[in-house]
Amino acid sequence: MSILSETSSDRGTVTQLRAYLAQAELPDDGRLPPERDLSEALGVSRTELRKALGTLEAEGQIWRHVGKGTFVGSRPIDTFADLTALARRTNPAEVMRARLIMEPEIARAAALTATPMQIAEMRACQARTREAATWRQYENWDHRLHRTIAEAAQNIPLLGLFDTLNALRRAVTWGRLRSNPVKPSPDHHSFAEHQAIVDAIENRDMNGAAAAMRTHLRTVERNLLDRQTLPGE
Amino acid sequence: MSILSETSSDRGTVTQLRAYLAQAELPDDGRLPPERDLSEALGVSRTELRKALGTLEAEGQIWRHVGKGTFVGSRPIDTFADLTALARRTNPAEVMRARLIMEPEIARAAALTATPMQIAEMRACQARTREAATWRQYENWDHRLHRTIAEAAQNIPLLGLFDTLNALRRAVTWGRLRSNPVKPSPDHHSFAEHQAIVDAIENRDMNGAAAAMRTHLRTVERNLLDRQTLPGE
DNA sequence: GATCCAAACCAATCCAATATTGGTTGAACA
DNA sequence: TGTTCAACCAATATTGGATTGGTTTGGATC
Repeated sequence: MSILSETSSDRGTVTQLRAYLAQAELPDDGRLPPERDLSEALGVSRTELRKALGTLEAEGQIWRHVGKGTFVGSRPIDTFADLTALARRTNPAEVMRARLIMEPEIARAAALTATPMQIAEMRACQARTREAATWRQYENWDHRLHRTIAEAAQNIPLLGLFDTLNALRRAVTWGRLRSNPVKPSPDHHSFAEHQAIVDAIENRDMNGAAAAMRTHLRTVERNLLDRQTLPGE
Repeated sequence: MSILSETSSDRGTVTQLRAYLAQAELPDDGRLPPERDLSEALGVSRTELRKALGTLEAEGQIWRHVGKGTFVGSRPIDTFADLTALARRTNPAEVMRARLIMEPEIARAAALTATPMQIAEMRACQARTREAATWRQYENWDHRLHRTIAEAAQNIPLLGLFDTLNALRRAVTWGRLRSNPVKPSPDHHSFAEHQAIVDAIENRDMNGAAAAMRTHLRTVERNLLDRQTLPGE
């Protein structure tokens, strides 16, 4: 017998199941009873019921998921709607790569559209990172700098994506221990790199801004991978 | 006394609190001890501590949330929750610009990492768009093509951002009616443009892929702005 | 009488333990 | 063989209790 064909009893269970679906009163979300209950209700073994459910799922009539249950209709599209779900499937290195792809282009756009006020704010953030007394403060201002650049791109959707990526970064990095010196050293690589980025933006040098941001993030990436104990930027 | 002014003891507590923040070792997430503990540690009443915390929160130094706790820094923004809020503040042109910034870079990355299977799927999608009998079908396969390219970049966070942007696109375009001819004309601009993108990816031509994607999206953008009644791609 | 404080209460949130649920395996059995 | 049943597994849901910022209250203090 071919793998695809069904035994006569299977066919019987499938039709029985179809009848049940047509008649049964299902809750709002279209969920049907757990297999254990349903098999008893229909008077068939769970094994047999599962085979029948399998055919119906192959037909697209129902969909199932462990821990959730079995539902009529088609499986909702998996559009990473959930941040935590996303965070579980990725890692810091991947997030870093994503930043490396996105942020240079954001910086490029910012070079075109940044307002004087925004540039001034970037300078301010830059100064604050230098004065930071702790890594925490440093990171706050560093993040604020990067976000100001994203704001300067004058594009709401893009800013939304930036925020999303950052939320993801926090979710993924979470639990990472910070061994650490007390504060960033005065010759920390980021200072000069930040400077280069903001300079390029101020000069309306789009390619320069993108390149500077890329350089910066590459350094951050290297630090992240080499000595994971240190915050990267 | 004005509502805004502080008593002398309040001022004292605020400075005491500032000192504490500067000196204290905070956990990774910047959370500070619960009010009940902190008030005892600082030797002030909870009422007074709360007033001081209120001042600091007004200054933007900290943020608080019931059940969560009190944290230093600025309140995080959760983008996923309010996609609709995001959609309300933007418009199709801005979303298009965001795509124009993101997708070429995604295509560039895809040129480097796409698997033969993924390239085959791109070809399949491409063929399906040509055979589409309705605009709806066309759009389905077009979207699938673009998403396959995003998948080919082999980067979960990036794919998440792509999905987010697409969800946003749907939310913004929503309600826009599609007048339109019954189906895409056989010489629709996208066919050749899609071809160029997939070709470049197959040839591992990163710059070519990015350029082809940019060209494609520019055409889409032009169509979107000119005759908004037609679906762009 | 006006403040201030401690305690109690409230609702949102977190957290850990427990229960469900689809998926899988293996032994018993026909 | 092929079926059934029970046990187990991992993902998810659910539940109850503990935390935590926010609010109210009654009494103490000056």
